[in-house]
Amino acid sequence: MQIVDNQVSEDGEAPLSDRIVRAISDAIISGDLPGGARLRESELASRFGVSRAPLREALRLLEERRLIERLPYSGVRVIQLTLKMVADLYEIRAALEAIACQRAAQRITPDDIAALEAMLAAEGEQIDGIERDRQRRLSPIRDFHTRLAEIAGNDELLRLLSRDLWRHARSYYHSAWKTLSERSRAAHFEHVAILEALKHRDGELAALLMRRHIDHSRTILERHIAEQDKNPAPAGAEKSE
Amino acid sequence: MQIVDNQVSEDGEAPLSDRIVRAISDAIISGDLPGGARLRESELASRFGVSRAPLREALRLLEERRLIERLPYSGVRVIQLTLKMVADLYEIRAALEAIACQRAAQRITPDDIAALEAMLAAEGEQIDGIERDRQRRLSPIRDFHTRLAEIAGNDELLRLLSRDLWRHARSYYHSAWKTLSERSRAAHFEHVAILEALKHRDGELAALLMRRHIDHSRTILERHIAEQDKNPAPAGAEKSE
DNA sequence: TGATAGTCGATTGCATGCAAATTGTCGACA
DNA sequence: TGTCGACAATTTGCATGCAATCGACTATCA
Repeated sequence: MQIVDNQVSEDGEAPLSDRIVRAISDAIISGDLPGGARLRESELASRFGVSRAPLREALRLLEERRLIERLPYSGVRVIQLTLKMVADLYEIRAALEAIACQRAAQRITPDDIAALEAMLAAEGEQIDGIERDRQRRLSPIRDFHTRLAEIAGNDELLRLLSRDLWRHARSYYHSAWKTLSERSRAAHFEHVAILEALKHRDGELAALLMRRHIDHSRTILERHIAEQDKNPAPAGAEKSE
Repeated sequence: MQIVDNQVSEDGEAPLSDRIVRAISDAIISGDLPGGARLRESELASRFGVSRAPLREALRLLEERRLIERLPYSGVRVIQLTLKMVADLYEIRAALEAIACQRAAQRITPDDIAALEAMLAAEGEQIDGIERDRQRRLSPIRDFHTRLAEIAGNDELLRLLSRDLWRHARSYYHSAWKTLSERSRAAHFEHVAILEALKHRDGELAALLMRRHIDHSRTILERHIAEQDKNPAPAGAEKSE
């Protein structure tokens, strides 16, 4: 439970409590602060080298983001993601990104298309080099979805899709099983198909493909967890309580 | 700018900062704190009779809910809703409530149907008595949508659809124009049609109707605002800057 | 022996106080 | 006269300190 070098040193400019939010948020999503862990304010304060005042502001914000839960007079607890919760989130995300596709098809420019193609090209190359560490492989995928939301031009939508809770669900998704390779490859081709639809400004098709793309991921996750429950933890599942 | 009797006295139990959140949130949505207004912490603290510590926690939370904006070292400002923002929110809500319909169709019980029918009956009666004050007429509508989200069984979805920002957008919508009567009547029949589809467990139809229902509201809002911009404020528009 | 009430420690919740930053104003100078 | 710069008042940001509350341990009684 020792986190060194998380001394809230990201930006030297932003308000302290905002930096604390970032630090704790990253710690939760990365798994350094495991789900269900009870946190004491004074402990966190000393860990991050700040006083309790900005820390409490940060905790209130993180509670609203649903990364932690507050237990009145009992501190806070890192939220414990469940399969149902992640599945619910994916269901919502499918609908939201379908909107993004629909709108993006109307507003996309040739430059946008070129940028997205470059992203997918990089994604395809990285999948070939599967031996790379997982994090690097994920980033372009996230960028593809995020870029689409930006193109859509609905600021509220972009904001919703940028929520940390989805990053968290995503990490749950990926830590759930190791054999990502075949799913990554399929996902890549789904991305390509979506972009192809966007190129033809076929918003309806793009939205449909996107909805299926995300629903597909969710289905696979649910099926995988169900199987995992039968064969409980063959190797070491990194579910440190 | 005098708010009396908002002394944060709702519950005597909940943590103080939570009650402050409620109080400020209500003040913003009701319009007592108009959009764009700059708020000073000490002023708010004395207004609500609390110290700045819990107040600041509340402000951080309200910022995350996007009811206020923080200007570092310059205090906070009540968010100014724009037509585009409200339209964007309605677009998102249409998609989310369509999901709710789809899922509700699979899970709805006879009791649920009876409860929803009762709501719509009350709604229909209230529309006949248009002379009633506006707030009372709105509540059952909101309940219909909320109840549907509950039936859907997706907790994240329910949470999203319960956000204060949507209540705020709704108040913008209704303060935008006075002649609600014909729209209310149409909306009521749209609700009836949605429920009818749900009774037949036709999720696809219910979702479609719901999407149109909300898109319709949005379209009317946009058209109305456009007209209003031509004939600037015939009566006194309650846009107190 | 089991259950219950009381007490103590620890932790959160809130108030106060001081330092850092910003905004507005005033004055000097081109 | 207009603009730039410095200063001061105000406000936010953060740290510290005290009170309220919860949980656990112990002791007492049935």
